[in-house]
Amino acid sequence: MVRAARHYYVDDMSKMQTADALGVSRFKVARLLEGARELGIVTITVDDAGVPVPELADALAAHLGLSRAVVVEAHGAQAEVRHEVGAAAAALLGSTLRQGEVLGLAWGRTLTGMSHSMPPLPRVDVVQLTGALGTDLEASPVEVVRRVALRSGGSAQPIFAPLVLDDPRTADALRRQTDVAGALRMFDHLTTAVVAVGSWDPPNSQLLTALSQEDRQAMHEAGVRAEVAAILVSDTGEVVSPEFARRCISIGVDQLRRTPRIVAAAAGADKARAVTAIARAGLCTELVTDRALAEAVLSLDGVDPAVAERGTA
Amino acid sequence: MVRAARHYYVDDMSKMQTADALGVSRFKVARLLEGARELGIVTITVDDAGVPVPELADALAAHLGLSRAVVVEAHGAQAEVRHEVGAAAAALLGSTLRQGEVLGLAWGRTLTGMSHSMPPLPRVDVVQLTGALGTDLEASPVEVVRRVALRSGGSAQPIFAPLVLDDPRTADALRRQTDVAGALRMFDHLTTAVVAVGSWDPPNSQLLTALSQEDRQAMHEAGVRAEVAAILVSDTGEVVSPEFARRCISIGVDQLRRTPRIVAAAAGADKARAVTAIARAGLCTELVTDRALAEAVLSLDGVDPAVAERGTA
DNA sequence: TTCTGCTCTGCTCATATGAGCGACGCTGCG
DNA sequence: CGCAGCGTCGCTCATATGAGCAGAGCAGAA
Repeated sequence: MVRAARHYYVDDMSKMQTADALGVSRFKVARLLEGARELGIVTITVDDAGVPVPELADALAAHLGLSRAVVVEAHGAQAEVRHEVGAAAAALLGSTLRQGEVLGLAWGRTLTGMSHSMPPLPRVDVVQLTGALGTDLEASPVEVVRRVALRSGGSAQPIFAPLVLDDPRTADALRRQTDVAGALRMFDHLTTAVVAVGSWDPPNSQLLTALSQEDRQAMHEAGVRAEVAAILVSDTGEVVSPEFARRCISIGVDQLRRTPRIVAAAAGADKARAVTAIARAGLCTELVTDRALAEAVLSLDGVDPAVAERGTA
Repeated sequence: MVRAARHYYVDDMSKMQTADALGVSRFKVARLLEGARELGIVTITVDDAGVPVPELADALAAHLGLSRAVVVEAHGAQAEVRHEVGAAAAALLGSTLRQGEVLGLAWGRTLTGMSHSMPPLPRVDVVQLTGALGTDLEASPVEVVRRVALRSGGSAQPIFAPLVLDDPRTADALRRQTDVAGALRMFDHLTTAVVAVGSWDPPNSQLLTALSQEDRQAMHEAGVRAEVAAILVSDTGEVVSPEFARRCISIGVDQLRRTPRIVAAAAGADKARAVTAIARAGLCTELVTDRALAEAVLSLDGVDPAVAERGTA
């Protein structure tokens, strides 16, 4: 049975060839294969994770006024969804980045996933857009930059500094450090930026873990709904809490807005409002998401996602 | 593509039916399915783990003088091999146990695996053959007994006592405890016992972790090669170190030998000599193993396993 | 515009495949 | 010993399938 299954399914032989190879009748081969499937020796799985859904993507791009959107199928735990979205973002960069670009990378679990799935890239300069948060080396923005630069062969410009400081004074001092300043200067020359979308309401952002209870309370009252690269945005797309930005080592709103191409990656339906807010704020030109999030965004304002999608291949 | 793959592979429709269902030509269906396989949407795996190898089993039974042997394919890490062997032992019990039997269970990682794969059983009384070792509740003999009894609906006779004590006196005292004594009395009425084989040279037995350095040294010098239910056996099949048995809460050699049916489960080629020793000692009548161990046992004394096996289905 | 190359589609025809059937061999029973 | 019951095997024939081909649509170049 196992040998028959190997021949037929792995080596793609016909049942007649398999029969000849094993010295049995083709009928017996058919019965062996049938048995092998029943016994679980042969398992056939149809897994659409990572498959793009162009219809939803087009509808999403139109809805949010983006130049492009990528929507992929993803199921299972949040971590798996992030992994698929990250892989899709990696593939998008791989097929669109051109040699000589200056690529800015923010940070988040989705972008960590992206860095793990990154295909070989043309030679680009990679710049870290934000300081670090937390102590997990594997998930740090420095590591994301390192991995992506490794795939490209271009220069890497990391920022060895915390993302959030206790007061603006310390942040200013850090910004004047030679290495940090060098990275910040490159923010004006970015051709492509990649950011992760964090949601503040419902709360789903790693930035939240770094804030004091008072900070959170104040921001909540200020109407913060979403976050990219530590830039806080309200439901209407306005940037709030600029005094918070002064405490952050991160790209500024204006610098990010001036970047010609901003790819936002977001995973999970609970980020629907956050994604909408970011798009309204003009803080992304392209979006990579999973199906559930895309559908949630489209249905937020009464757009029926079923209309957008027809005849998934 | 995904829908075509679902229809064809999951629902077992023909390509023509699939074509009709999707409203496309059968040729397009063929091309979609081809693409789906190339893109990894459809994965076909041939996994022979757990498939029995009757030729080897017969050779092994003849070689060791057993009434029956079961040999299954198993690959990968030790834990996976143990899991497959455990599942095979569970299936064997499921198809051979009769109502009213008294089933004794020893303990080990393979038997823990067995207890997780146990099919529904006829009503039997389950008795724990040894005390407990270590503190992992999930892997304790009590848990094995509990799980198996649950599948059978019969009574469970656990032993809440350590397997190894520091001195014979304490062990004797424990054996006089009402609950313990009740279990020990049932050892004389066992109809089937299931034991795991531990190897002492090379060292691969959980019992080893419970012994002092002096104990090990003494036993090594006494020529201990194998162990079942804390019974220590030399290469020639003789039981050694009976004074150790006095410190153990466990079934005795004579009681075990009198049991009509003793199923031994063993996983991993490094237990070849141990298995041979146990069989020589008359401490098993049936054996459940993986292919690698079976081949190792057969080739120990120059028997070529390739001769035994011919034409695996 | 027209041409050219490219991809995608569905066709024909030879071949592979599955459903259903009768023959064979094995096992247990009278 | 003969026979019924059961499972397995390979056959026939209708049908499904794949290889290769030709036409349609489409994008880019002249």
